Amino acid sequence: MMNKPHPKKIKPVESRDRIIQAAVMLFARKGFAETGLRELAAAADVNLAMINYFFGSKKELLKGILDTFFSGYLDIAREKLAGPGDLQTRVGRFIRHVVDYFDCYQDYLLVTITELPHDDPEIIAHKANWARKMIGVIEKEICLPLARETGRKIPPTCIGPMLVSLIAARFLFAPVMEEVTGGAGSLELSAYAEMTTHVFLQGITGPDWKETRNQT
Amino acid sequence: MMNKPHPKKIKPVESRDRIIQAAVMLFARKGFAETGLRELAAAADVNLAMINYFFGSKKELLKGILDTFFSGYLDIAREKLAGPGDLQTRVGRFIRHVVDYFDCYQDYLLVTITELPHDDPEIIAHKANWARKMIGVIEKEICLPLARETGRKIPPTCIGPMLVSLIAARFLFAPVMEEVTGGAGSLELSAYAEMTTHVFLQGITGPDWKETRNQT
DNA sequence: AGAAATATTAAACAAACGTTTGATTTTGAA
DNA sequence: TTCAAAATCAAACGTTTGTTTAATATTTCT
Repeated sequence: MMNKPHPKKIKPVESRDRIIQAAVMLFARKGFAETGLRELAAAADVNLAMINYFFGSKKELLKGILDTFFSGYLDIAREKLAGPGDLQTRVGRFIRHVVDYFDCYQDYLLVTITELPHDDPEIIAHKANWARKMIGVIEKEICLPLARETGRKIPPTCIGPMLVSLIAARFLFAPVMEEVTGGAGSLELSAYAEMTTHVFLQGITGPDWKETRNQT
Repeated sequence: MMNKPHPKKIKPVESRDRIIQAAVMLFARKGFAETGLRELAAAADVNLAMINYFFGSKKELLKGILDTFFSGYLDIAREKLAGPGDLQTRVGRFIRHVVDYFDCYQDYLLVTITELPHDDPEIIAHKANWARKMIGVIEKEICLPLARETGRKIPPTCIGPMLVSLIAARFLFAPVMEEVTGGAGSLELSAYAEMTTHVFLQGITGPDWKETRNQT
């Protein structure tokens, strides 16, 4: 008698994954609170009760989605920001990979960003935990080298948000910009990565500040 | 008999404004959909029915808030981006004023950004209308001069989101970063405006691109 | 003062919410 | 085949949702 090709739990994955897939899509387009569990169950083609069966609650489902996105983002940071090369090289390859990552996980990104400022005490701890780790990497791999080379001290709590916002801008505004332009007119992805890298690097490593200042 | 100092409708303003005030605060902290009208009425210290009496519906209330924020932002753009001075001067004073504006209307900003990607058909038209006007100003005052001076053609649908995201980063991430650092460690407001201006200007007008590129 | 317009109120509406329950079906190994 | 665990299901749980209604209070103007 031949043994099964899949010895252990591969079945539940189907429904579970369909739920996550549908949830990310709906949360990104309609928002977390606007999306009802019945609507989600219908989109995932599962019974309503399956959501609480697999995830316990709606909030746990959201936390799972946030964790997936944050952990991928943090992995890229640890892998690409560290490693060989000078500041420019490392930041350059980091941004290039993050742009691809954001493009690929666009809905995850939208869910994460739109839920960012909301201060549900059950959610905010999760976000802060991930942010803390990310800030640590940025401090070590960007802020310290930058201070060593140029003497400029910019706190990582400033660099971190700036960097991610800069990269995410394209995707965050995509729905609105599509409505504005009718779909056309956006930069190609690689060109966008290139431009973002240039803006950020020139911005933090370029010639001295202060000479750009003028009156009101 | 002396005539009234305020001949027309100044009374309803009290309740109406308290509702808007409470709504902006709650929408920013809890999100639009998470905020119930009864909770909002309690926070504004008005009767539940007053909200629909003044605004017609919850969505109309949100639209009003978005309109207030967008129109203020567009006013600054028209006033500061146009006017005298070269590109650097104009962008510099624009960013300085926008940073103050975002700081002053922080809750309006959070509401606007977190509701940005959600594609409620009743809301998206409003956002696109404002975005269209803003894109027009940026095209005329930034993209065209930039192309004339440096030959670089960056679409306004790319510059616009990038610029606002860069400036808004500090405020969008503020709730999370406070939890991370415990409140301390953020740049002063004027220093933040200065740095943002430098990053953006160096980024789009600085030395040639392409030399920052390296391998994976 | 009286009439008209505007504000405010308590109460109720149907609909939708997230969650739970208990029974039934499907599954994987003994 | 048998048995226990996992998955699926329909139905109902009690709240809460946004909105409406109709009556009352207040203001405004003639």
